[in-house]
Amino acid sequence: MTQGIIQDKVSAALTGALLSAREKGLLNLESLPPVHLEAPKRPEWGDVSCTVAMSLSASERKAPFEIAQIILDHIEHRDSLFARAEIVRPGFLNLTVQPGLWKEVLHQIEAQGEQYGHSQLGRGRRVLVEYVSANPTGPLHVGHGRGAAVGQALVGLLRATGHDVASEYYINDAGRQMKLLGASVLARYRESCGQTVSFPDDGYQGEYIRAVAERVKAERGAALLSLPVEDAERQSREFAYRELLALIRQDLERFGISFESWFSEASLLSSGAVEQVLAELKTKELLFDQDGAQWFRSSAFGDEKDRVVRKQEGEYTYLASDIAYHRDKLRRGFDLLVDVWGADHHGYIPRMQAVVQAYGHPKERLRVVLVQMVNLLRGGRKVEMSKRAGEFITLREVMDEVGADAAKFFFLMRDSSTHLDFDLELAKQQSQENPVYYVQYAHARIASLLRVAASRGIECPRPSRATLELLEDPDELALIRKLSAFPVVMEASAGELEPHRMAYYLRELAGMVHPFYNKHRILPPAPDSEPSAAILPDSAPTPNRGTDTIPPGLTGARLALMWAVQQVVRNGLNVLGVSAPEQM
RNA sequence: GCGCCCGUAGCUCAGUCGGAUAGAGCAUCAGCCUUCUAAGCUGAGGGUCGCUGGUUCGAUUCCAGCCGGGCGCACCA
Repeated sequence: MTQGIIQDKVSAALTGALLSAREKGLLNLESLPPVHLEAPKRPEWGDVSCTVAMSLSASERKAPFEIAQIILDHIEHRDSLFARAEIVRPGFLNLTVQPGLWKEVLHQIEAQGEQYGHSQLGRGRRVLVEYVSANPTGPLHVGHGRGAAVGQALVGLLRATGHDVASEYYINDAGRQMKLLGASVLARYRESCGQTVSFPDDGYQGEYIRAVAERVKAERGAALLSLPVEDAERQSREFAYRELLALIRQDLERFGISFESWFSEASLLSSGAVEQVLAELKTKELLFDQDGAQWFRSSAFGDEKDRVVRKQEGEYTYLASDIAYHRDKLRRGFDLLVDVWGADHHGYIPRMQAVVQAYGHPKERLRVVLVQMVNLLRGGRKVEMSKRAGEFITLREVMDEVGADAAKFFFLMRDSSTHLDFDLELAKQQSQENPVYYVQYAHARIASLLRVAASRGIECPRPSRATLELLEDPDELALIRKLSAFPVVMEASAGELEPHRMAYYLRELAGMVHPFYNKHRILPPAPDSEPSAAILPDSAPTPNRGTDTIPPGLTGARLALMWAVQQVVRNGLNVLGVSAPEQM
């Protein structure tokens, strides 16, 4: 784990100080505490602060202030590392790093480029991220969109932190829902052929079902009418399944999402995998018969009760194939399974973790990321949706209206486990109210800056070629400090499986870029826009940012800084699956 | 009734090893474009961090109990 390249140095120096104080017998330190640094809220508290002295106070039986003083006294090369080091009130150690050291951050960004922020934290651990997995019974809706955005971001984050990641879509192409789909399409088909039929009770009501039925008719004419009902229903089902799955694939592709693999539930049943897995559980004595049904003893692993895997009528439940599915995932050798589910499935977690444990793995091997509902708004007013009545806003409609990037970023802005208000009007607005454009604009703006510089023949040096010592303004140093936090955010965001942290970071970074751009001149004024000094009266007001002159060295240093900022914004948007435009 | 999630500014939300005077965006109000992209910037107001106890040097953060909201508690998926 890194705390940032400079913070790591500081942390090491403080640890070193603790060790040498222990050698001298000034501190006991039975175990060496981790030296955790934090970014102070107020500038006068320095660049980094450390609370280790306070947390040691109890075990060392010394006043925090005294411990802090001991640490301070034992830092090697203190003056070359810190411009200021002071102890505040209870025992805060407030440190200001020598300004020159921060330039290492820019060198690191230059050296690592697209890899900046990436790490080997995952040590090649194999992870399978399963997401979307919507039933192929209709088009994807906004909720699926959020799951898709979250899943894709998780894949990106885990890859960036050194995991060996695969992504998969589980197709629920078996069972009751599929049967209903077939029956629904067949009913519409018959209607279309002029028959009066009663529509299945829980059938799929959406308009798209009629559309599928129309295509069946276009392809097969009235042929299905003369078939036995089961055959007609099966053919309708298979037809609809193909059509709807293709639709889902198209929508995902348009959303910029692809999967390494698509896993069919039906294949688990036809291959005998489900039977096999139940037989395995039987030998483990985790399966038993009761009331004519077959049960999985999930309560043995902390689930609140046992669960039926085969109904009285002999049919398998959804859980049965899900056990087989997760058994299959484990058998494929993944070290970690990440499932992205709708939050309404949260009650399902204990039983799936029971499955994992039944196969001898710690339950942590399965981590479930819950994605809460999306409230769709339009201009602040709720858009009513009813899946039952088949009325819902599809992901496609949202993409048509606001674009894939905006939709994704909105989905990722908040903790996935909380309800999300998604205002279509807001997401569509290309204005300051829209966080997507705010971040993308930071990237595009720098791109523009670099373009203008190039067109004027101004050199845009990389950090290694720039005079970075000239970057000493607090705003410049603050920006660099923010850049140094990027790898930390990446690791935390990936480790907690919380993409919104990265989205927030990018919002914050952009929130520093725009003010900086406005406040500080980077390029010299354009030759043709420079007002002639001769015609300005002596009483002319102080030149504003536009006409300020700037030393060539500082232009170079600031361009190098901006280049690094742009790299970080791009890397961040990249892991989230959002584009980083060169111009807007 | 039991379980999980959530209660932080008018609104939507950040804040995970417990730290200093609790943050951001939007909305509101007042300003900034002959200039490197105004899809931007500057400033102002706005809070009993649901409530009550506990743990301790210190709690929005951890624990317990309440109150309020969401979801789940199927031989549906």
